[in-house]
Amino acid sequence: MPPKQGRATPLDRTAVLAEAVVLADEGGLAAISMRALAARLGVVPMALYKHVADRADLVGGMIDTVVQTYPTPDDDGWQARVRARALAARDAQEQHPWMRAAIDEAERPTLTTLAYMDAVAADFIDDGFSVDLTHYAMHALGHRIWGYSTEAFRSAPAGADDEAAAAMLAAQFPHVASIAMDTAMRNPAGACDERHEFAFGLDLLLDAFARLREAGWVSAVPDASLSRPASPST
Amino acid sequence: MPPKQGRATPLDRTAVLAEAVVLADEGGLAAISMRALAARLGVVPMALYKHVADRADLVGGMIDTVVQTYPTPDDDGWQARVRARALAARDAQEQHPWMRAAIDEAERPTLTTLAYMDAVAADFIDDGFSVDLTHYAMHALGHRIWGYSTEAFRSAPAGADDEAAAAMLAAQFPHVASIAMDTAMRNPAGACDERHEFAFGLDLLLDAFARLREAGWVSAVPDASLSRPASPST
DNA sequence: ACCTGAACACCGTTCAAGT
DNA sequence: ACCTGAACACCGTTCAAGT
Repeated sequence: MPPKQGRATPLDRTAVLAEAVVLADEGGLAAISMRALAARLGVVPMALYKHVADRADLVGGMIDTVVQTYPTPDDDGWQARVRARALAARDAQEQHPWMRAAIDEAERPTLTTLAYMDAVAADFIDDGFSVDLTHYAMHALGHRIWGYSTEAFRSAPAGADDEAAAAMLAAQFPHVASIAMDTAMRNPAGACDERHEFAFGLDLLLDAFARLREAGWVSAVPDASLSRPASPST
Repeated sequence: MPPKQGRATPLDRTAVLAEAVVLADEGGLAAISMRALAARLGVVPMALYKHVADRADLVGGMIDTVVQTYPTPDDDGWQARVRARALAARDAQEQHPWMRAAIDEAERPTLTTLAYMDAVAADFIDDGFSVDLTHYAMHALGHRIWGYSTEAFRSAPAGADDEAAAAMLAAQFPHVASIAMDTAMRNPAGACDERHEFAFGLDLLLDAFARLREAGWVSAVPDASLSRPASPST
């Protein structure tokens, strides 16, 4: 083992962030603590504060580290470009499942994430989309731009482990059960093809954007049917 | 002050969850700790463990408490019903902003959340949608079903506080800046109408689902252009 | 310039004990 | 049946000190 006098090579921000990404890949965002990360780096917890401002800065830097690897598409046309970006981001995110929670935890974009959003906006605008429609399209894309559409729950509920309990749940929630059965029938593995489903929703939105653009869509004042009721009850 | 002998009325699970919802409404999910919640209830932390199994069970119970208030739509037709559900959920969620993080933190659905998803699935299936298309439609709706579409960042980046810094950012990220300017021009308040944008994306998806249904859509094996490249590099 | 040590004010959760 | 007290193994972060 190396002598315990500090470290072989002095730390820098890049090394701290790289090790944090590895640690999160292994144990999720919950495994990221200043103390655990410091231990991995063979350093006392407070040494990290020379390289990151605090935990929020650490997590922001981890996001940046991954977003910087998102490739720039060489496709022509907004649709192919945005599609390639979202799918590439989704693939990168599959290797770093903590990204979803990290982006939710971060409250403000960094310069790196802003640059990424600017690049997505450029794909629309530089291809002739109005700024107005680009704005709305990006809102509609939501987290799909970052590579995922944040499904609410990925696994079965607790207590569906034995067959009897599963049958009771199926009787209680027949529509959900019929979806699960239909999926099992169509796919021998019995599982969703998440990538396919992701692309399905993505393409629906992209096709809709194309139609709106053709029709010269302009954002409108919300109509009355959309307004919140004046009083919550009655 | 009341005498400190336990409490005036004994705790039960409903009272614990109700106080937790109030505490989270005030301080966000970060304010929810067993110790802080116990203090609010005038009780020692460990007393809570008689009513909730652990912190995950507490957060799950909080989600259930809110989801139970989501109204059942009385509209006819799948589109009006799903639309009403998603918008009502969105309004409820505006009062409980911690719901987004809580649902992300929860890994498995509870019976209450399963029942809600079953009701959404029923809106499609009972109106003649195939189970297959219902499945894909619900994936495409993603978190919109829960009342929101999880925007990545809501606020400006750090360091955009003075005018000079803001101008520098605008020059650096011109497409994002043009969206912000366009919005400011169209809306005197300079802010997004989040509810309107939410409905925009929602309606795009709903209209697309209607068209697919009409066309007799059936899920297909992913085509080659969708497959992940065999090797990540080269 | 970079790292350390002690300290402060927090966490969730277990266990054995009280009433 | 419900609540308590002490304890254990953790957190992020500040401050003053070391090399």
